[in-house]
Amino acid sequence: MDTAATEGVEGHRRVTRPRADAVRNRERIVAAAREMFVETGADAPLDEIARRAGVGNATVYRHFADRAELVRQVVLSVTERIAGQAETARAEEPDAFAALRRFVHAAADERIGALCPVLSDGFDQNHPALLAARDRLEKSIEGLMEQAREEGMLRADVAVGDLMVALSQLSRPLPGIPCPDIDRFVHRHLQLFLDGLQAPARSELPGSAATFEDLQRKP
Amino acid sequence: MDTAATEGVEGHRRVTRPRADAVRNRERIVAAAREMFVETGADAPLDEIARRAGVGNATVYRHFADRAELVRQVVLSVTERIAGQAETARAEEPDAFAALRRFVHAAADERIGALCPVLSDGFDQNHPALLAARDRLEKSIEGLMEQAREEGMLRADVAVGDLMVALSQLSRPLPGIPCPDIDRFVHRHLQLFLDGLQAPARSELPGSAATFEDLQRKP
Amino acid sequence: MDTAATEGVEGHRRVTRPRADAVRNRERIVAAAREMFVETGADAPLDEIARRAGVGNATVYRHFADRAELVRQVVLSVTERIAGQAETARAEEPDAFAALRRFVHAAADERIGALCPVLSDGFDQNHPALLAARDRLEKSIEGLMEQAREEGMLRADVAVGDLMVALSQLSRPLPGIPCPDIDRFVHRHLQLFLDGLQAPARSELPGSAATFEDLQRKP
Amino acid sequence: MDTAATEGVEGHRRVTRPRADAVRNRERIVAAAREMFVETGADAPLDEIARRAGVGNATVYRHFADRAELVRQVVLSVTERIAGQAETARAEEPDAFAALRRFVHAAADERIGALCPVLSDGFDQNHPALLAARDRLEKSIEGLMEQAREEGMLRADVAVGDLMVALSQLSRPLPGIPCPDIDRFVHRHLQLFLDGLQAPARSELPGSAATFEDLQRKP
DNA sequence: TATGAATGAGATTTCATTCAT
DNA sequence: CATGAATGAAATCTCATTCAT
Repeated sequence: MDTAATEGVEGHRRVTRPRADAVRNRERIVAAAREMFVETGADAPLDEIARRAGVGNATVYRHFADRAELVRQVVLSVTERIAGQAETARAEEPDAFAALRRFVHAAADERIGALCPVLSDGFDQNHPALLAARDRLEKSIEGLMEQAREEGMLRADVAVGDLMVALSQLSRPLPGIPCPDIDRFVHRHLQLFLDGLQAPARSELPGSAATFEDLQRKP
Repeated sequence: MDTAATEGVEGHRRVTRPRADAVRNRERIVAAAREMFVETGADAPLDEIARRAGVGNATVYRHFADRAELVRQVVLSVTERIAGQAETARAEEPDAFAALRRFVHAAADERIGALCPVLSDGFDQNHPALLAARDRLEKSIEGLMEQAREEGMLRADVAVGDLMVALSQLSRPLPGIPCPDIDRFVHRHLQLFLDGLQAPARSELPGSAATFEDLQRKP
Repeated sequence: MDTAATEGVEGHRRVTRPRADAVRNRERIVAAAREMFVETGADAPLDEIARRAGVGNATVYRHFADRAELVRQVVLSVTERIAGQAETARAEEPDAFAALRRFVHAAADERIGALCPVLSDGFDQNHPALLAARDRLEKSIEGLMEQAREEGMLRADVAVGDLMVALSQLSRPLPGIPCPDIDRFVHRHLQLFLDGLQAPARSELPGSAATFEDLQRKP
Repeated sequence: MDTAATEGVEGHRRVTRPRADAVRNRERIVAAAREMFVETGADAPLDEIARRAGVGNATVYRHFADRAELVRQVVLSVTERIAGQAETARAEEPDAFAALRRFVHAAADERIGALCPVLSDGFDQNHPALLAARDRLEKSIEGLMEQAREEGMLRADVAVGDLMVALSQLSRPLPGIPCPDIDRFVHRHLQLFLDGLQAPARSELPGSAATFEDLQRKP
């Protein structure tokens, strides 16, 4: 009560300032979780995540109500970092397809593939914060693809969802195989896939172009 | 298999009954397991697999010593079916790249993607029966790729391991997303990837070409 | 499959005959749970219940999907036994109030008090099997009270819910106090309460008469 | 209390500040705990109690060494309030049985029933402060009962422990059922029970009369 | 032989209690 | 002194595997 009052004097901050060590712990937990998801898969034991983060297991539950919330934070965090990569690539690369190439490889390095296994079971794809981050990402990629098409560098029959799904799949960790090993291949295969995206089309694509909504829709 | 034959040799009891229902049970179990691995992932409960196969859980253990052995049989079964597809494609298609395209799509339909989650933990990639099946598959694909390269339809810097890894990744089920939904995309993305494999190369590939040995080697 | 066929020859029984030891285990678990609920309260650890029943903890979960279902079975079991007591009392006692007295004491001996802690949290009062058992019990008690009123032995302003709630409350275990100790008092207090039920009324009762529906209705 | 006084004697710092807010906090905590015990049961989470009291959880531990001490304070507080009710009733009511009736209903309103679930496990019934409060209460009730017996309004075979146990049991909250609902019945049943206490006895009571010592004795 | 039942080890989650700000 | 954060111990529940019919 006293401290809160003291705080209130200077603060527009919510109520009380979040403690420095608590913030650090929270970040460490998210980082450890992302690593574990990449290595072990989406069902990595929470106790192990806590151990890696250097905290007790209950501390994880102080920061995240349950496993689902931790997963959501990891997804959110990675999505935001990737959106940043997309924006940087767009700003710094000379042409749109070059920006797409750079984004794709950067997203792989950010472990976008780790998000896939994580989408299991009861994952709420429609959480507000997540939708916002996705929207931001979608806008960037869609802009890049539009421009690349105009520049004649991208075949007309692929959509943003096609790119995102393939990118995620190709950079997914192979469970039980350590990252350095799989990383040897990932960038090769992304490069091959990007080559396939360049016009002109060699073959007719089956199915319909995938959009971001397709990825969000749960059955 | 062995036991049934041996039994027939010496047995006066029940004479030459090859245990038709036991064989059928075994097949049903493998089929159910493959389905579950595709739908639910590699950690599908054995009890559920047994239920789907219409047998008691203990029956699974009569046929397969433990979970690892069941997984191995599924992998073996799928590998053999895929090898068959490769041989058929080679025999029936006019040119090698057309055969590769056909094989790739056929393998996706055979749920080659189900094999990936299966690589988890302590999976023994070097089991004799498995090595034989892989060898047979490798021979076919390698032959097809060699020929396609000679026909000027395949860029020179990709190896059999590149194709197999990318094929597996792109056709992996997205956990929590039902097969029909993901199937809508898989063939599109495989087609795009195949387009990227066709010469001439648009970009330089990073890393080194992947071989089958790369996939077998466990750390 | 074979055994099932063999079974089918003679059987109208459901599918397969429940194993003798499984039935015994199930009964032991319910009995142990009832004891524990009486002694420790409704949140008695399942592991402890399993230990008392002489089975592993997972066995409890084979018979009852979760804690709630076990609780429901205990409630059902006690309700049915008590309904039986009511019917016996009605048949064997000379007058209705004597039958009520006998029923009340018998219900206490059957640990009707154990049912109270059981009403906690998410207990589904409206489960079909439970409603049926309650209905049977209600019919008996209502009949007894009606008759007792006609015989001039029961004041007119009490209803079946009044009796059941008071009976349950007065025979509830005092947590932390062993049964033998509390049992010393229970029958005294029930007797006093029954004396209060006999006409003529000494005082006016506040509130409204409680019915069985009052007890079932959840907020 | 002690500390505040001592502080005032020697302290130049802050002079005679009796820590008004600390006292208020302590009272709020006890009140919140009593409410929670009534609503949720004896195992109400301390964090929730703290939240209701509008303090941090650690503040609870500043005032009460552990959960047992908080529980003891709640019991003590309720006991003292009830003792007060008994004395008031004795002073203001015309005859002893009327005073008993008034006391019983007042005690129910003071949530004497909340004390029962609280007696669980390792509750130390023999703590000095508690014994004193009980003694005070016992004296009052015993006096009332003695006098009522002399006035021919109370059957001879009931003792103070009988009344206290029955009163506590009948006013216990039914877990999972909100107070307003159960309160509808409590006063009815207390009234019925009191009617049963009035002479002449309709039936012979089993067991022996309960005294306060019976309630205190732990096994 | 095939089956339902049983089991212990492990995962998630909660909570009384201690620590650091 | 008061607080939010941290913690380990315990409770619920799941599942691969073994046992008994």
